[in-house]
Amino acid sequence: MSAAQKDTKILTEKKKFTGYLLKHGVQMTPGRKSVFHTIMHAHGHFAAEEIVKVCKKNKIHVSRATIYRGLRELLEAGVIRKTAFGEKHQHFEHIYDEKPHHHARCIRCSAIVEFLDLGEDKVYRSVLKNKGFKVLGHEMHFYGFCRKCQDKGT
Amino acid sequence: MSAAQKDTKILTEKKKFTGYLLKHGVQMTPGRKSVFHTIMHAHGHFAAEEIVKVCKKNKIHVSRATIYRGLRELLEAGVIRKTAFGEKHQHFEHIYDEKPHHHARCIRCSAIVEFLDLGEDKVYRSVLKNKGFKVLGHEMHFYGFCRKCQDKGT
DNA sequence: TTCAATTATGATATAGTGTCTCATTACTGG
DNA sequence: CCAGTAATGAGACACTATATCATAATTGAA
Repeated sequence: MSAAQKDTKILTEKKKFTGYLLKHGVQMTPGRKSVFHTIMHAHGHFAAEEIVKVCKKNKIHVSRATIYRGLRELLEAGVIRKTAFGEKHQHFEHIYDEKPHHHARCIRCSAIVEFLDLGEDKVYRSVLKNKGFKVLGHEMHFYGFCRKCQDKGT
Repeated sequence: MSAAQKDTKILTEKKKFTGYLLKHGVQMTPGRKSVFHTIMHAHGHFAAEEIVKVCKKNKIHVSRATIYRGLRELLEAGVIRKTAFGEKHQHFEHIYDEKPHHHARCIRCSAIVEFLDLGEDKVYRSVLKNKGFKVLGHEMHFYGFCRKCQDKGT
């Protein structure tokens, strides 16, 4: 994705966010704006505490509470989503740069092997549509033993 | 699954566990045995703290540390696995009663919609096999908005 | 503009989960 | 029985996330 494309995407997400804020009768304040931009420029999967660190590093003076509040708002607005690989803490991911991909996780060492989506999800999307669920995206999680842990013996 | 079938399954898992312990030069001690049985008789998805509570309730006197250690050992032995729906804490699940099923999670209210596996994973299994990953099971996670949250408006 | 009401924020306390440490206990083989 | 090793329990600790509450900023009305 080019920088210009990314900016366009971010603008779209910002509209989604301000729309959400409007609907809930709250403002796009400087604090929220800082958090929003920091998050939108984070890469790949990120943890809440990473955003805290980035803000500190970039001298963006917002408190932990504001960051966690912002994350929750962005989550509810449908701008970011939680990803979950069985770690101790939550990870987030932008929805805008979702390239369907999946993960296999080693149940011993937690190593993650990624692989591309092959579009096998269509059947499920229609099943979910019938259940009234609006799908934004999906991930497949396989679990088992990675090569290294197999070599070490189960 | 009948009670007899369950006992058989548990016996198999116990062999797997003792095999693992043997390989690592440790014993099937009373503490480990208590934790093992409590976990094997837990239902569905369970959290570590739930096991702590069950032990307390059933007057099984093992410390928190022993339970957490047991969970890690069972995880490494391949008897249980972590499941992850984006919650704050980890959940576990027996591997022995894996009936492939999937989850759709509402990114606003975290409601979980379950639906049955349709066997769409075969392609991925062969992809992972080529990558040297030994698959024990899989789950598909869809995310989006549940009916209720759609009705409330995005 | 000024004031009151509302909202946003930061600092800090708090809760909860999971890990680590270390002293004590139990077990093992000789 | 004894020395060495492993297992355990109790509690300290680290970390994440939430809640509280006083203060600051903003808004709208007069």
